[in-house]
Amino acid sequence: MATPDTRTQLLDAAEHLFAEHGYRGTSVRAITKLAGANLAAVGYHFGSKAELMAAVARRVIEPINAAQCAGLDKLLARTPDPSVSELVEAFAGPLFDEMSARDEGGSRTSRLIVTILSDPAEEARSWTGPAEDTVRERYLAAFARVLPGLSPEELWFRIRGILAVTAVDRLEVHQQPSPGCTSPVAGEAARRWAITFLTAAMSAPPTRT
Amino acid sequence: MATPDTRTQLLDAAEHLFAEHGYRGTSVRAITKLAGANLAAVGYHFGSKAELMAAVARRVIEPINAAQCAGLDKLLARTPDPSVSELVEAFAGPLFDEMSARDEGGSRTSRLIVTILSDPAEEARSWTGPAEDTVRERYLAAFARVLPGLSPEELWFRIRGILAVTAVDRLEVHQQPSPGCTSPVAGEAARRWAITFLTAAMSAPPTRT
DNA sequence: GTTTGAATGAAACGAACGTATGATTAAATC
DNA sequence: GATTTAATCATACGTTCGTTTCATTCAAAC
Repeated sequence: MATPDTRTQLLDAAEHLFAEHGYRGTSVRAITKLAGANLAAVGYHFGSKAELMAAVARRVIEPINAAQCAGLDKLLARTPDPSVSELVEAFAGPLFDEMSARDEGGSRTSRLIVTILSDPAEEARSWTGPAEDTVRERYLAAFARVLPGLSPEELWFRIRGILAVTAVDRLEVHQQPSPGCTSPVAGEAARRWAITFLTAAMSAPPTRT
Repeated sequence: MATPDTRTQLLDAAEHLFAEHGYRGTSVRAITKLAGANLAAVGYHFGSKAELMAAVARRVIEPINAAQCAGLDKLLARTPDPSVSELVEAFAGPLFDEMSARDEGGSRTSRLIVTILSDPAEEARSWTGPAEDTVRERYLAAFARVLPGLSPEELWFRIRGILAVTAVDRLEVHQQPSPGCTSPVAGEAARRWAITFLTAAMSAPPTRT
């Protein structure tokens, strides 16, 4: 590769460190050191540490959102009434794909997403942007067609359940590292386990009120 | 109530602030101020900020573990072959109960648990203690009896799925606060939705290999 | 009344943090 | 070659952090 510009190296380093130590646990000095840049580079290229984090979050989340949207488009173009399994795969699949494509097995990106979702910092609210809400509303409508009788509230709950399972599942795997059997096989197995698990969960009859 | 001792007030204040702003986002000064104690009180009663966090985590998690264990005991005393739904409720129920009993609707404790589970701080690994692993191994064995044909790895995946759904579900609710409709009704609805969702998920047939 | 020991208080320590500043370099434009 | 502009550099500022120190309080034990 040609020498990447400082801006990209800062994004890479920040993505790495934010995922590993969280937003508050990562100093601007550690980022610039890992990126081989000067301390002031963050301020120059991004304005502040928070805006750098926002840029990192956008770079990670946007391709996932795009893939989720494209998957839904392709699915609905084929049939107006897809199966629950197909919808689950279209929604959860990109979370595995994009995560696994970036780093070794996706555990790092998984951590980053959980950091984005759960960081109590007040700035975190603006990291994701409104695109994610649009995607989820589209899937809400699609699931509502396939799963009639489910109240919108319970459907929201279930869609958030998909997100929870896909985002959290690799956390503890990474925390207590299993001996050698990481990434390729484990990642594919987890993906298929998740589809099975979530398809059955989404297909459950409505909760009696 | 009689004047509670400083140690307890420190635990209460720390639980509050750790849940709201995370471990690194909470300063010892903020804790002692909220507790009405001196800055040095944390060092005197707990030794360090990290040990205070460990004490907070123990106080929150231990009753949940105890309730999970007791629920499983009671269930297995009644019948050696309980239903999946009963097992799910015995496992996930205490997560809702203990959480809802503590604070308003349990969203604060839920945040705290996610903080404990997902905080990338290296000390976080020692916060939970080995009791939690014991509980999960007991439930693993119980689920394995009821769900034959499932590999231990896939079963572990599914049990972690239960944890993910119950822990994460209220995060975003708290982040974008709905108007007034919090705690009592929403908490009970979420609990029943989760049981439905997770029972169906656990009951799914094994993933084809 | 004196002593003892746990508990609290006021203050300071050194370190690490995010950010801002001004000089310096390097390439592009004229 | 002079000028301009983007980028990088070394450095410092002011703040906040967790922790430590030592003096003080106060109730119980002797």
